[in-house]
Amino acid sequence: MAYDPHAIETRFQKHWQEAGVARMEEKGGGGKFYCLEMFMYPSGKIHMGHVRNYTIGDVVARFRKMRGENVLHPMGFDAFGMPAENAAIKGHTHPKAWTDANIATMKGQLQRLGFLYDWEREVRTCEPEYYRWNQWFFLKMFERGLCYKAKRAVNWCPDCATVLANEQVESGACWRCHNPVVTREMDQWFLRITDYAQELLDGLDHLTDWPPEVVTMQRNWIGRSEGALVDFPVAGQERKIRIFTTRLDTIYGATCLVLAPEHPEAEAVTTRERRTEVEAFRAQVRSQSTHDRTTSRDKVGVFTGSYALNPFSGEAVPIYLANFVLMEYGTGAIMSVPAHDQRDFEFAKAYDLPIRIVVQSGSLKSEDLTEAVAADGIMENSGPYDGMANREALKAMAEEARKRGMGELTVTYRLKDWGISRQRYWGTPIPMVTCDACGTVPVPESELPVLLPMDVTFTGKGESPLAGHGGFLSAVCPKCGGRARRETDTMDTFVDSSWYFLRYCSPKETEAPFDRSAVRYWNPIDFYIGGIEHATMHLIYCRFFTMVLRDLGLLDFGEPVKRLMCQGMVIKDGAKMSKSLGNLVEPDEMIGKYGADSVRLNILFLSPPWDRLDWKEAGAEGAYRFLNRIYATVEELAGDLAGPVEEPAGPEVDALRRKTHQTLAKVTAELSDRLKINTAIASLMELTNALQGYLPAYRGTPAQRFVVKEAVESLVRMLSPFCPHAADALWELLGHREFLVDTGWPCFDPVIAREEEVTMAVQVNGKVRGQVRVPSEASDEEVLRVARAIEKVFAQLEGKTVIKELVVPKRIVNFVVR
RNA sequence: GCCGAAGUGGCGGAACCGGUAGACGCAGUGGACUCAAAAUCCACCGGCCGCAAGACCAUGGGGGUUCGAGUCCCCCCUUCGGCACCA
Repeated sequence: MAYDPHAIETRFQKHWQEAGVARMEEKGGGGKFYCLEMFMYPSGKIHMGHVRNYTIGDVVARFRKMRGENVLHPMGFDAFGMPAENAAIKGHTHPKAWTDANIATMKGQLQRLGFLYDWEREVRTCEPEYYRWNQWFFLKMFERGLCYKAKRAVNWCPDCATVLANEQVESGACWRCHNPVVTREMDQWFLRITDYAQELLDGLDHLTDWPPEVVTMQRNWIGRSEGALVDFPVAGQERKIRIFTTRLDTIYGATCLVLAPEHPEAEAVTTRERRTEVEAFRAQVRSQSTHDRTTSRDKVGVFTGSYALNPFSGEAVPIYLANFVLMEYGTGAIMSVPAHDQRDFEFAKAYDLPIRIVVQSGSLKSEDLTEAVAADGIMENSGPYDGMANREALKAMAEEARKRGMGELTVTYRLKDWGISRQRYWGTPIPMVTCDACGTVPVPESELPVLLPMDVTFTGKGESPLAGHGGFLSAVCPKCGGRARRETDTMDTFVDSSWYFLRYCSPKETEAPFDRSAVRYWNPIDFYIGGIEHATMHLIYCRFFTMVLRDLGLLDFGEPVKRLMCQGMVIKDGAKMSKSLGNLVEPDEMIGKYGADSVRLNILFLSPPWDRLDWKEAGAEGAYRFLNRIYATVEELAGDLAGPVEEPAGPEVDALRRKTHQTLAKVTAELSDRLKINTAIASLMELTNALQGYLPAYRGTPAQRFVVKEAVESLVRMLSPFCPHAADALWELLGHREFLVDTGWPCFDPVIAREEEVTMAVQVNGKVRGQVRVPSEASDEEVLRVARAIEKVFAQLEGKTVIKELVVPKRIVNFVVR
């Protein structure tokens, strides 16, 4: 009978399910292994990117389980989020119905691929049993002051009168009505992630099993920067403007002070004569779409009419507002030093402000500059600091500022507090009410969850559907018992994904977000796989949550992930596979053609897990061919190999036997550590080739039976993590009854794997002139003697002086001649 | 602009510590089987010169270190990814 993947796959998927092979419990003693893939957004159908991500995880989970480790390998759904709501707006389907249908489809697709998930632990973030704990965490953070309300700019579509998420803004226009988007300040809830900025940064040093590029991205994202805060008094007023600078040493070169257009003091420093112009400028910036504002590099500003006094030199410099100064960073105000900062230089050129060199790094003249000079140098034009090295001057100036109470050294971060408010329906309601008498009041814990109502209508216009839902809106103030209005914003879905890995440990827990002992047993995650697109957001938020939960006394660890792998993108015809590009490849058709095992094998074999992968269907056929070959070989041999065999005595090691043990060594090493899965598969193919090459001489002698049986059984067992259905079917053909995932991983004998003879290249002046076959323990002298005897080598050496002879054991001989 | 990763046959890739470049697979070519085809099996498969033995050139380009460089160092080019007025 030929290899029939469909019959095999449906049969074994049923067997596995009946036997509950994926079920996992905490067991005392022995090693645990938490193998996790980023859970899935239920967008509709799975594509090759999912297949790749989850197949890698499945290989590792199955391998670990075969090795006897207690493996937790769950899957769930990141089920809240905007696409469900967009679908509702467009298509008259409820987000819940849309989500449930997609989950059903995608779960079926995952099951067809044979992934070893413990589905009893499945988590869906849109269920109240889950999201109530988002609310609970929110309240806990609120109690601790880690959660606050503030105004922040959002994308606003005036035409639809609604807030837009960044991804709903398409080159500055609304995704629905294509009218320009503006920014608007709205009250929002924030989590104080900046309190953890330093710990998040310091922790990166210990994440040695994370891809270094992810660590770098996080480091840049957090963006620690050491500088100084300096107060500039406003001439003729009592007020001071506080600026942030990393180049305090250049302060004598400041020829202007620049505030962000939204700076709270902007109005106060605007003189009556300048009011009209300043207001026009601010209005213009305000009306600018987020897109335009971030794309334009032109430096535009306006003079406020006021002057600030340089606290070091006493010099009066004009105060401007300008578009290139950001309110979100530092203090929203800078001192402008055109000679030493490129942006300031451009601004000075545009507004004809003086340019004054204060750090001399050569023989530069202020009037000759064509760009700013950031280099170190010797101070000039800087009063008492002239002649000092600029770095020394910076320290001395900081000291002076501190003494005179006009500034201090400080650290700022690019990382901002995490705004979690979303003016959306399909998310976790924020458990807060507003009471006219008491203000903003948290919903008591006992009243959780604040349920998301199901009976809502979607228009895509105006406020979130929650704001129009009377039943949801009206609440009783927990403080005074009076009438109150419920918060209608919902939470960012990154909140959901910040702790789902903890929920998997005890998914049915009703009294707490998780069972502490179960969480302690399984965590931290030993191996986490997902796309690099989550390098900053999700992977910073979940680290932050873990730290907060630790500080709340709920966890006893602060870093959630031990080893991280980011699988490479799946590319099709040179472009990223994505829904928007319409080049998605779904696995179903290919599973139909070749079976899930071939699809799995193909996607693993095509390139190393972390490299980009160019999807080519032809490879699936190659994988299918390979499985067919193994199947035919095993079928042919099964009868003859049935029954016991005896290990041959004597020192002679058969070549096939050596190959078997070498392959075992290679595959074991790859799967337990390096995870270059593509080469592990290549070595399985080599073993298959060796086995087939051996068969013509196979006569069924006891020694041969042993060697062949060992090779065949090792091959089948090693195949199991990659192609679990086919491997189990083959194992059955070989007369075994158990599932391979429940059997042990085969051991190898390094003595048998060792080569007794090696081929060494013989070089003359670095060029290969021949080869020698010598015992692997041969001495250098012996190797040289044999090497010299090669005719071609001899010819190259003749008449020349050998000045050096190098022997690299088992690899190379090199004669250096003159 | 800044930061990071990568560039190897027709293609995907291999070469883990600097040691025979091209494992394994795909595609292709020739052959066997077949009435024929598919499937399968066998052989070949970087370029160039040569009847051959053999020589030479080849890991994006250019320099360097080394007995020896795909691998290390410097400069440049290209592609991809991240950040993007961060003061």
